[in-house]
Amino acid sequence: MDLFVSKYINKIDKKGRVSLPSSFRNVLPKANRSEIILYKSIKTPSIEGCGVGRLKEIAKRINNLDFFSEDYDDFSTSIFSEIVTTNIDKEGRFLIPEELKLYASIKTEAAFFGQGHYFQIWEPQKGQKNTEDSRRRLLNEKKSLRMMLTQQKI
Amino acid sequence: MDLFVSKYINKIDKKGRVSLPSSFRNVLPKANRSEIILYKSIKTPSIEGCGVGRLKEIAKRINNLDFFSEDYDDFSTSIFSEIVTTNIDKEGRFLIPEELKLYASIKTEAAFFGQGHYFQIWEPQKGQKNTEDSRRRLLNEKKSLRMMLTQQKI
DNA sequence: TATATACCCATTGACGCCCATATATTCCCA
DNA sequence: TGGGAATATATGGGCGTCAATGGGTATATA
Repeated sequence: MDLFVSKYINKIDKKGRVSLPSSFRNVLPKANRSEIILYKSIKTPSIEGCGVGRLKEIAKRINNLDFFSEDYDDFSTSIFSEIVTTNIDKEGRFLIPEELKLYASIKTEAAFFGQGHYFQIWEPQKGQKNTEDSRRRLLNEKKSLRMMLTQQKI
Repeated sequence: MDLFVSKYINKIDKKGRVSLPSSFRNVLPKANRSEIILYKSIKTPSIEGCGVGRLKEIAKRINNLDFFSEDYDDFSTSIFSEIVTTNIDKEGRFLIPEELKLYASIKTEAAFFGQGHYFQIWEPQKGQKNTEDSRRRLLNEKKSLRMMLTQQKI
């Protein structure tokens, strides 16, 4: 499986370390399994993460923008300076930077939610509530969209 | 990681030395880790920096501008003639020239912002504000552009 | 000689690496 | 197919190394 799926809740130890779920580690390319990138989710109080390959792809695209435009600066500032890389130790653990923990209200436990090509890290309670809210919105408000997804052969 | 990523705030000591963040040093090619180039950012009151190798890329970008335009002269003058090289000592520290510190209002602390293939050095407060402004512009005004970067599978 | 810069050494705290353990999962074989 | 062994995962902790920082001294350059 090369997608981040399912949900896991892991503990943060005294040193601030937390295990990246094993199934998530296996999604990372064997070459780059010792590093991931983390950044603040734009829409929710959570942290998003993925392998470094995704970042390199974004870098390539930004590099194609007009070098002297304001857009170029806005993107590179918002993306590169807000992203942090963090190393994964031999046991599969990593450190969540303090600023990101604050942003997501994470203290002693971290809830990992697979999101396909990336994953989210939530304070467990908030993550649970977000899941319920998402599902409710999907059921109540997006029938047409849902049909589009389910009526076709996929 | 071969990109300048994330943000760091380091102190400037009595002698004017400041540590280039370790992760930035590692972006520089092993051959040329004892020298970087610095120049005034054209669009913001900040200093931009990168490895010496990046000079060729900058030259190429400028060369792609209309040769007979005023911009061409302006850019090549503003950038090339203002570039300074500075040495990195064995502890990974370097000196920011006085003129550049003035330009960026930097006094006792320097905020390093990763920008992919280069980095910026800001007075911490101003850098923080710039980040917020960039993000706001990106969220409010550039939806289509943003989608180009983020909506596709990468 | 005066000022600036490079080199060397020291300190502190953070982080990476190693080892250990408990629980869970998989595997193997009778 | 059941049970026990081997393996993997999540977690805890010791300790060495490195990064950031401070300061003394040598060297250089004018």
